[in-house]
Amino acid sequence: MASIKDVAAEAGVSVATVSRVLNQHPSVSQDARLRVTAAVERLGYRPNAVARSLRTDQTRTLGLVISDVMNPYFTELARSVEEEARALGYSVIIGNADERPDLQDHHVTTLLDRRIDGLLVSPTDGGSPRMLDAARTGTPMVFVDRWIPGVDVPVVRSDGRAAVRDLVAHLYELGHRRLAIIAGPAATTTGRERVDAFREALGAYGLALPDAYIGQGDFQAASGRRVTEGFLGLAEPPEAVFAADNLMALGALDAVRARGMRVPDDIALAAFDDIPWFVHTGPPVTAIAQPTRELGRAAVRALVDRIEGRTGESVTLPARLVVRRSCGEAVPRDPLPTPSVPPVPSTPSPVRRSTP
Amino acid sequence: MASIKDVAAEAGVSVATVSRVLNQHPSVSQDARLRVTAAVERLGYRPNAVARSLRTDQTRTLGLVISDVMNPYFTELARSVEEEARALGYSVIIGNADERPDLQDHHVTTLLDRRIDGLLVSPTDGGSPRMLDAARTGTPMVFVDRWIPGVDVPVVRSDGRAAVRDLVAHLYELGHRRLAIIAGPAATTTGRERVDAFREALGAYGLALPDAYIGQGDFQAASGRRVTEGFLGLAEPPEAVFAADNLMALGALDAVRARGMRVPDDIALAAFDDIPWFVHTGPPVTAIAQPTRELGRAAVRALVDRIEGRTGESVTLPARLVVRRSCGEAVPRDPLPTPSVPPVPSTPSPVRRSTP
DNA sequence: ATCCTCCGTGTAATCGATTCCACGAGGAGG
DNA sequence: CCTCCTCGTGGAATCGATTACACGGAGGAT
Repeated sequence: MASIKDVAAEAGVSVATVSRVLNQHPSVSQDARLRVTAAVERLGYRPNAVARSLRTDQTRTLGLVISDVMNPYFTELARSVEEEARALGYSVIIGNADERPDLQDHHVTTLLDRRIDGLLVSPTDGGSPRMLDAARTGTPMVFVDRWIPGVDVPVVRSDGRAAVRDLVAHLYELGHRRLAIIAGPAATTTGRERVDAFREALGAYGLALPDAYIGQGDFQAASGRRVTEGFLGLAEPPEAVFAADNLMALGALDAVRARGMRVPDDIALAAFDDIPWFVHTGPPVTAIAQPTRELGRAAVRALVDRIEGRTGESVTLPARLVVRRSCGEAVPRDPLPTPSVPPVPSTPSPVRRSTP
Repeated sequence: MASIKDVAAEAGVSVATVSRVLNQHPSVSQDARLRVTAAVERLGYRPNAVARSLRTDQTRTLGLVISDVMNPYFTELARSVEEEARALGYSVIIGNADERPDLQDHHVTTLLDRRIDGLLVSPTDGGSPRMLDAARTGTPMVFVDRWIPGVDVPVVRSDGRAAVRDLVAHLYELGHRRLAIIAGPAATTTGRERVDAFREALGAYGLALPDAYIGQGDFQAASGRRVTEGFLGLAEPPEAVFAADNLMALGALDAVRARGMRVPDDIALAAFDDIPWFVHTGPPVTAIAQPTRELGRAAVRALVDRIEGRTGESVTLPARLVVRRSCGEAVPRDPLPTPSVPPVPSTPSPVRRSTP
């Protein structure tokens, strides 16, 4: 592969001049510029990003460590991150932790070894020493979706509290009183928060959340199935189940079906994280939608701000309830209208379409 | 961040010795080795992968350019590619082309600029000059899923011909005679092949595939919807629709629902590419399942073989039909039973479960 | 005519590793 | 006791870029 030396020889100039042309440095004569670009063209030369990075100490690359690629929520997040990063002139390297702390650590380590300019993480646990260390020693970093309390890193996430309240109101309205939740891992902030928000919302209706109605899941489908089977086996099973993510809702659907029961006739189901497929499940699933694309964009912007010496603040965007049919048929047509869509802010709207 | 020089100083040896310890070179005294590892520990030193790559001319990184991350089929493929690569000591950088040739070219270019050791591509089109050039000049490369005819690069893919025959037999059995297809882009091999296989299978039953029953899609949901609306508007609409990928099937489901019709009562639906969600759609969708994980593994192995100087051959794996309910109820219970779920095998098996 | 700028260019140092080569010490063999 | 290996080690070149610095020539001011 041709190097800058070959180009210099071909153009009859020094490597310094070639470099200057490549980096649009002003003090290069028109003549030299032309000769160099011609030589570049002729040789099909492309600068070696590795060498450039070594010298400039920047890779123009962002690392993104997500909890689970197979989860459509994270897939969409990854996509919007890459999009925004590309727009700002950065590449993204994705690491999939698969909800495993050891894998998360592996990816953080390799990304750091490659000297990425900044790191976007949705932590699976409390954080490995390596990651905490990187955060402390000043590697530009931003948490997205989940975060680690006590670590001084901006967080870009969405707040589901209001949406969870709307959901509980919706369930109450439909006559459900025994409400259960399939929780995410307690090691994650989202795992804990969603349970808290749910309990709080129940409290507002004078409803309790007994321990038997809190099933411990791990954000993966299999756990949703297992927990739901447990609920269904109870002497007094819940009338409605709220899954803390979409994959566990899928597992719940499985469990209900396996038992020959039906949603919502026999049991109601709702999920955190809305995804296109929920429109087409039998029945369509009521879910809490996060402004995923906006989260991705905001996270990248905050990270790039940090990298380039600007401030880079935390951002919290509201989630919203999308009512479908999995909690029971909406009585006639009025009683509890779908909460109105929040006002559209400045640029790209956080509103998510509920149909693909 | 500490460099090899700092470690050398700390350990009281030369950088050469440190490097030798790091690379487990045999001729280092026990004493020096201990001192170096201690220094590494104390400083929290990690070798700079950028510098190492520059010197050794290898990055131990694979590039993967896929057509669309939001398509669960490709997500799963990406996941298995990363898994196998990691097992072999390589990292993976994913580029999402979003079915856009310009984006594909962008990613191929950046990956090449980063001097990845090898490239895995599922081409969106006939290939940009840059990609063709890389293939010709010896960059290790392997096509996965889709390929470009006439380019001398191994191909890892699955053959759906037999499964498509099984599908047509299934549809015929259920009494459907007017069969239509939502095709993928003609620029892709899979786009063309699936139509050909379908037509051929129809021929075996004395059925024709009129032009009106071939809808041109682009592997994205919106096109599936558009094409299906067209079919439904025909004076004599088809009795069954075969979508050439899962996203277009989703669009088809949309279109049918929007028209107030039902699957399979009013129209039958089947898809290429099976995904976990198809179990939970209303109704569950009959699909052709590719051995996705195996494809990813095989592709990585072939590519790494090439990189490390071994041969690295093409691989073709069979796809298989998974019957569910979207083409009509399997008559009573015997004639053509749903293929039983295969027993869960030990570890990697080419068999794909039809339920998550 | 002389001096000072400014502009375009080249030389060489540098980034952080790997690795070839040379060198000194110590042991074995004659 | 001398020679020859072997082994452990360090010096220095190298990978492909960027960039500080020096330098020569052209042009303007005096």
